[in-house]
Amino acid sequence: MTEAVFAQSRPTMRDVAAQARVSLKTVSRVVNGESGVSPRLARRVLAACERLDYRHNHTASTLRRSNGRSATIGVVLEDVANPFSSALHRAIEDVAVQRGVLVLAGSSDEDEDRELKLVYAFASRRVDGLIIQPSSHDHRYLQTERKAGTAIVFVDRPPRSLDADAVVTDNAAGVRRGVQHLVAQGHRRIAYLGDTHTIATAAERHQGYLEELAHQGIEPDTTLIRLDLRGFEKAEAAVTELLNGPHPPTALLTGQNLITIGAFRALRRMGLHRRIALLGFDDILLADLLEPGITVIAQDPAAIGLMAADVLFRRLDGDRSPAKSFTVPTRMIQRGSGEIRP
Amino acid sequence: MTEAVFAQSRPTMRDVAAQARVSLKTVSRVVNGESGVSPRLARRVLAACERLDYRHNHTASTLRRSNGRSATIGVVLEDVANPFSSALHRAIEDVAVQRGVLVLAGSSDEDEDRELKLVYAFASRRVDGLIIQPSSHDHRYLQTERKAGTAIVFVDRPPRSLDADAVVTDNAAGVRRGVQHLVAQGHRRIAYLGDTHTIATAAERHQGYLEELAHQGIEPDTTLIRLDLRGFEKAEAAVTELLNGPHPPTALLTGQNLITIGAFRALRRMGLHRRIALLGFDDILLADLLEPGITVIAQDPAAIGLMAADVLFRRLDGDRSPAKSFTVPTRMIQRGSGEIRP
DNA sequence: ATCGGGCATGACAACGTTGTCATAAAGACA
DNA sequence: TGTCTTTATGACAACGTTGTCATGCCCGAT
Repeated sequence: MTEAVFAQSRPTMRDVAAQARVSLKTVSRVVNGESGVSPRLARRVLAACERLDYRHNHTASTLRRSNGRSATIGVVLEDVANPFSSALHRAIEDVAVQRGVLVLAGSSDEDEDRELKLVYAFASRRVDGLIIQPSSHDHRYLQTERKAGTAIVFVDRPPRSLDADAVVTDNAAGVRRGVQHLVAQGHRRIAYLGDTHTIATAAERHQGYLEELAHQGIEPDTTLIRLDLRGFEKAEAAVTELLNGPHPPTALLTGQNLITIGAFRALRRMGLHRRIALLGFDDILLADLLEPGITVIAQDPAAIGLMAADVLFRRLDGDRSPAKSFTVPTRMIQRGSGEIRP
Repeated sequence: MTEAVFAQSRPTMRDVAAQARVSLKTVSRVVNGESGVSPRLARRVLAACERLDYRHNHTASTLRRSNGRSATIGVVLEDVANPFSSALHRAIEDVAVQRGVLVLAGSSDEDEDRELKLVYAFASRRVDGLIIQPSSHDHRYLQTERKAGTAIVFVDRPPRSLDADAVVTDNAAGVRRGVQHLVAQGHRRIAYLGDTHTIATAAERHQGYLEELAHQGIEPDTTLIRLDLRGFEKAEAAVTELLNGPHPPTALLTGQNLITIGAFRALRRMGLHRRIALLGFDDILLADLLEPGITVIAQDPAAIGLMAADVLFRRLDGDRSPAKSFTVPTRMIQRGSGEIRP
């Protein structure tokens, strides 16, 4: 009956046991819904829990239990606030809640070191699994966690030097589909604007562009290729430069969200948004309300997240089959900008 | 030297101690960076940690330590994937990482029951603090957690029936500023389209609209007020109906993101987007690329999140001053749609 | 009356860590 | 040289929980 003013410490099972005049173990049994407790005692225990506002201590329970599962997973995203990453996050959460599993989330900001620190912080909380949208280029540092039984699934980008499951977009195929579409509209001078080439997805997209050009029998013009564009300002500048050049393209294929926005800005500023075709990789919110609407090769982050979480929990359920890479297809959404003819 | 194929259990401090031929306690001291360990033993311990890939078990540590802090906080958002919520999330994370604190995040989907379940799940993991964007209307259920020493801060919406800190947008002032702006352009027939009236922020915005009309000496026309519009389809329909009515408005003030988008869609479809003024509450990604650009009263989720996290950690640092409510101002961003004259 | 089996309950140890205290060794001082 | 202080190290208990095992009871079969 002590009544501290602040930071009254939480009641434990021992307190509940005393209140209900039963043993500690009986409280444990009731709280965990185990069978073999007489209804009379069970009622007493539940009443005591109620009266004391008992909250089960899941961390202490994890420590003692034989399987040692924390019912928590860690998710490392590029940035929890970026639309692609947060859609992944939400899909993962949706699968996790169904199993009563909580999600620790963190942003790596495309920085290897932050990724590492997050993973170690998660590991020291003994998460059951990790879903990682990787920024780093060598994932051997995860071997220790894997050996300890932590399930690991990569999303958006494949693992390197580590044998683990992955769920990724079919980047090359998506871009090839985009190039096909532009060629079908009559374009031959198709510029490619890409993200930092060390990012695996960016490299695949660039590769897809080159492959499809070759497949269509179009000689690639290196003056039409601009890589390593970080942020929309760089993209805007690059597009401006391209279009002011001696042999401007008739269509632009942009390899990432912000690059698409930068390109659109440049086109608008130069009054060319109805003359030059624009096809972006990755969908953009409200792209349908722009004039013209922006045609995109859309990824499906929700599907990726869902599948990644599924794979993760299958592993936690004991699936020991060899690591596998799953590919999620893209979808072209025609809105006008990609249907402009030269 | 045992070499299990799967789920080798993690080495403990005991294993490290054996490997380094020191006591458990000495390992603990080294791992926690305590002073009073000779360099010779410290080296041996660190070498053993390295060799065994020892990972500190933060949960066991929390259980034993006197302060009992888990270095984890829980964040309940409306939806981790919605831009406003995820911006909050990111700002909170940025403050948390600086203190080595991890963030558990979950989505309530505007559902009281999900909010409750999340809070209980967080509490059973013994989070040090909670940041809640509330969906529920009665927060007395949190009293137990507060008494147990869990710091609680509300964001975006104030607490009800609970004495706790809050960081909210100045909704009424923002909307009043918007009405002023429209009146200054010569509008008198200003429609208001609002979200579910039971949401605290929606009610405040509606209130601000009525107050400023009164202040401007404009008799409110109830046919121009539409509330409880969930999702952009409903907003689009409502706007269409309003503009086809006998006495259409000359300006629209929309009380939420999706409503603004729905209104813009309707205006575009009717070809009225250059004739009817539109002013939205809450900023929209890419609103500046639309034609016309959409004028908005922008909230500042990053500032709200930052402040909320600051307040939370101040409480965890021992601040026992009375609970306080902080108000974050809005900012009007003129982009064209709000500057259309009647 | 005795025994065996099933069931409800509890005593106790243990999970991996840190707080408390004891002890041994080394140095300081008269 | 003996005593006192300081410093490094370790033994042990405890955090809140669950796994293991023992105990005591009741009931039906011998």
